[in-house]
Amino acid sequence: MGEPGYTYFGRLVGEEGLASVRAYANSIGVTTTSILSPEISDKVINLPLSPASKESLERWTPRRIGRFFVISGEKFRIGQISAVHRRFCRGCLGEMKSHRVWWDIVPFRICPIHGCPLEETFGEGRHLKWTWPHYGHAPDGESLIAKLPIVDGSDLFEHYLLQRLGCVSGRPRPLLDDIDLYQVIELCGLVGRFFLHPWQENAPQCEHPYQRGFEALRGTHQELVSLFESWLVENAADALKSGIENGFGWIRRGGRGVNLLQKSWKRIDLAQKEAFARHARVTQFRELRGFDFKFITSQALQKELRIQYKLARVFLRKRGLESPDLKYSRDDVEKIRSAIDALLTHKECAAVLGCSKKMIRFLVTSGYLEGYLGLTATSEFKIDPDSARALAEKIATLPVSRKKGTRLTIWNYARWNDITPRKVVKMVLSGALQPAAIRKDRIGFNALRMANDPPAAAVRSTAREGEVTFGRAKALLGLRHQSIAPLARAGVLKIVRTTSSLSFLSENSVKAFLARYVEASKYRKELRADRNDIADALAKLDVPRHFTDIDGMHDHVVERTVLLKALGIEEVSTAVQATWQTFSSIAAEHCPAFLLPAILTRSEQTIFNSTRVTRFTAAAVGNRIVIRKKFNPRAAREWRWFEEHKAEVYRVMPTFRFQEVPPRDLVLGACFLDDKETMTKLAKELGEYHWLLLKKEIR
DNA sequence: CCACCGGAAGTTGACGCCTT
DNA sequence: AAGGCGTCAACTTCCGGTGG
Repeated sequence: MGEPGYTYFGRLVGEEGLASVRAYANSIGVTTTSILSPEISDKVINLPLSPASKESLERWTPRRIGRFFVISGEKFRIGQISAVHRRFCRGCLGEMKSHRVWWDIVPFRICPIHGCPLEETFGEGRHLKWTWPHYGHAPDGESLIAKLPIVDGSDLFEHYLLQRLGCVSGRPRPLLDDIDLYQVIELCGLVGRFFLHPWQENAPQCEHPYQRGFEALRGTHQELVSLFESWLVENAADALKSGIENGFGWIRRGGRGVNLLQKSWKRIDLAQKEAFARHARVTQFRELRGFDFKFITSQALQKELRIQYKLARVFLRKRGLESPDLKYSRDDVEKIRSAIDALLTHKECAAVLGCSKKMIRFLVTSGYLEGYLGLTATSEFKIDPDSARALAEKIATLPVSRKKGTRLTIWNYARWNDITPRKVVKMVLSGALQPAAIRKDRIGFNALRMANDPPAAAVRSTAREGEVTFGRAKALLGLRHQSIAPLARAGVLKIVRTTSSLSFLSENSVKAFLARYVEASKYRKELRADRNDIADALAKLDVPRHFTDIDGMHDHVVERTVLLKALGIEEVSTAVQATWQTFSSIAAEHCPAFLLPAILTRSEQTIFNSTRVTRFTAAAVGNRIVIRKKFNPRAAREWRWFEEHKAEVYRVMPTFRFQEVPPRDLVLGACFLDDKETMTKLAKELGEYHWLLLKKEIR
């Protein structure tokens, strides 16, 4: 069994006592120099032989078909068959002195029947030429026959070859049985070479990898997967996460295996992918989607966490969460997710710091907060909560100046002083600006209270406590400005301090004057007198005018109670007066730029702001106090300005409920000071309006 | 038996295209 | 962008054939 035509031919030659097969072949017209030439085999098959012998020869003689040899129905590549040097197993020759064609299969190294390696030399390393016609002994007479025990070689690669050739029976090999034998040899060679070496980029050279390859491929698919898996763990830990091609090294380079081995490669391919998927992420295995990949790529991470990876790297790196090869395990993903979740959003951070959301971005970019981009779908920063807490703590423990004066939130402080909130924040945090106090019941920046000097542009006053300037006294008393100086000279109003250019009146003397006297033209309507008839009207009522003898005094100053009595006017009740006092103190905090009359009357009194651009009126109506505002085209300067900024005016003073009065071309608004809430609201609106005037540059 | 030749297979670096 | 896959080109290696 297994004897091919060419050696059968040789045997015949030998039996005839000739010494060279080639010489004999030449003598019968066969001129080949290659034993595998079909000429010899054809000659043999045409000999008169028994059908059984003929069948056997036909089966075991390699026949060239295209690029293959076919033996016993199995295909071999040309290079897989070589008969140049004759190889043999002494045990087999001992059983029958004939050649076995499988000894000519190049990777066939061990006789699976006797368990011994094939031999190819005799004497001192000489090769048996194919022309040597004898099989039992060598040309030097050495016997090539041995009595060897038969072993169980079913684990051998060679055994499987014999199994496929139909010589022996063996177990089914699910990964190999359905592919051509030449592919089995190639696969075993390739896979064997792979398993015999650690990770390598380039293909290693290897003597005889077939046995190892067969050991890998003789089992089931799952067994192969496990082999690949343990190989990966042992040899490719470093290369594991950067793609399957890199993970397995040379064997998958450039898709080579796929090209060279085509269909038979597919099973290796799948097993490798399955094994790889257990330890790494492979992006492209569409057909293997069911696998639970251990790692995902940065792009997949980006998608899953809805982040912008490129930007997010800063954060990941800082937290030591960035994988150097950009692959992330489930664990990594969850760690990153919780790290991101632990961060504050703009809104949350704004709540911690008591400021607007917009301010957060500024605080991050100027280094007061630790914030990161790319961790949200939008371009918002996410903020490290520790840094936010640290900043909140810093704000809460800022040194305070305890400075007296109006106290404003830093936001209002910024507005009053025409500074952007950011600048104020920066000044406060850098220590350039000290808050006057910090409220314990407020959070972050909202807790800061700044001492506010009245805006320089609005009120220029160098008056100290208890002092009143001439201008302020004039406004408070409702006198003409020419009258103040004479009254002061006469000692009615007391000068407490004099600088080179200014004199200051004592506040007490002004208040005392205010409490007792009033300028009579305020009651012009009640007196039914014209501007020039005030003195006559007073004389008729027998109301005495005071300070008439003071030179330069132009006002008609009378005692308030005397005048009101003479006119039959009810005094404003003390309750209303108290309400007015309440409003005055609220106004001093929220709209210090307005000078309010000290005593409320039933007739309208003007409330000017410090720049005297705008005026409101205040009056008692019954038990209520009403503040009115009139926009009048005849007050041309304010009217022009008002027309330009109508919308803003309406916006900052909603409480006045302004109404246009078309026939008179006026805009009127009014508000009753019924409760503290309204007072505060109104005072704030007055302040806003004053600010608006300054901001829009009307002075 | 040997030097040389040519074909086939095998290696390797490089590149491009495609999908996700 | 990362990764998978296919291809190219240049080169080496192996092997048998060829002619001397």
